[in-house]
Amino acid sequence: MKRGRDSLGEMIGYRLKEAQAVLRGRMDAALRPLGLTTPQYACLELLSHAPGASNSELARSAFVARQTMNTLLRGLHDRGLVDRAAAPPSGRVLPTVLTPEGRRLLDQAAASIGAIERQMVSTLTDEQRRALRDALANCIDALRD
Amino acid sequence: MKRGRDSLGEMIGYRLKEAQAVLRGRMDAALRPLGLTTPQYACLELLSHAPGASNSELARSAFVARQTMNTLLRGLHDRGLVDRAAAPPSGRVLPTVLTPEGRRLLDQAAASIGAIERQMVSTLTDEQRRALRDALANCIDALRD
DNA sequence: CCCATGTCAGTATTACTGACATTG
DNA sequence: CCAATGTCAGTAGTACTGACATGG
Repeated sequence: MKRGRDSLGEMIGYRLKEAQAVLRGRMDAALRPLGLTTPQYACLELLSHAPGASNSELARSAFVARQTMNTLLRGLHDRGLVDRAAAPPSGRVLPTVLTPEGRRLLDQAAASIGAIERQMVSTLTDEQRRALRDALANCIDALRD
Repeated sequence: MKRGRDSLGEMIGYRLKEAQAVLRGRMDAALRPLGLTTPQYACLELLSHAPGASNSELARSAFVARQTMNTLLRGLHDRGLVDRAAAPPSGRVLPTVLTPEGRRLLDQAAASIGAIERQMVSTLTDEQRRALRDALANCIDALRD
């Protein structure tokens, strides 16, 4: 009995993994000179879009457990890239923000990463880019039931 | 000065990461009852498509260093899921194949994973699936220069 | 000589689960 | 009581770099 190998769905799963792996490799290489890893960069980027986010919020946005994000955040804090409120303004939530230094480093990193992302989609038309973005969003939604 | 945040390229990079993360989460959950991790499953799947592949070949296909694949392979070997030649037939290459047990476990795993992959693309038309696959392939090519 | 391979060694980061106190 | 949060602790699996021997 055939298992349906070589189906489109399977091919897409593999391509997804491949694309992510290649992109991640390029990002790692670009970030290394700055002393950042890809997860750390992602965290800084999230914080720039959502200043004052809590640890748990960041974890959900980055698709990791809150304990994992806590570790990441502590590393960034020790390096003076982020600042966490000393006392919770409400509940147990400790809002986190970028420090000026963190903002500077993020700006540097974002320039390199942006170039890589532009290169990634450089052979696609605007229409194809929209279709790709939407198709990925549909796949994500379909996997969350 | 604007950094070009919220551009299509950046959105696609994030969606790519998100899709991969959600897919990986679903795969991890489906494989856990079988005692397999996603990288281990990927390795078995590669071996079923390329019986007798060498460690370095598998590493390239899985986008990891050959040392990493070596670790994975040893774990699978210790569990009797793969079989490696005792002596190199030529050069230093040690061909690896699935054992009957490895094949059985892979068959079980592939059924679960296949269902997840089908679910992932369930809302896309055939045309959209082809476009997605091709767009991803283009992105991958564009990142390798 | 050069290159790819397999492998040993060491290390780091990420990421998980379990557990607990605290706050609303 | 319950849900969410932050955090401590422990662990696992992945992944890397460096180094070295070997075979073609």
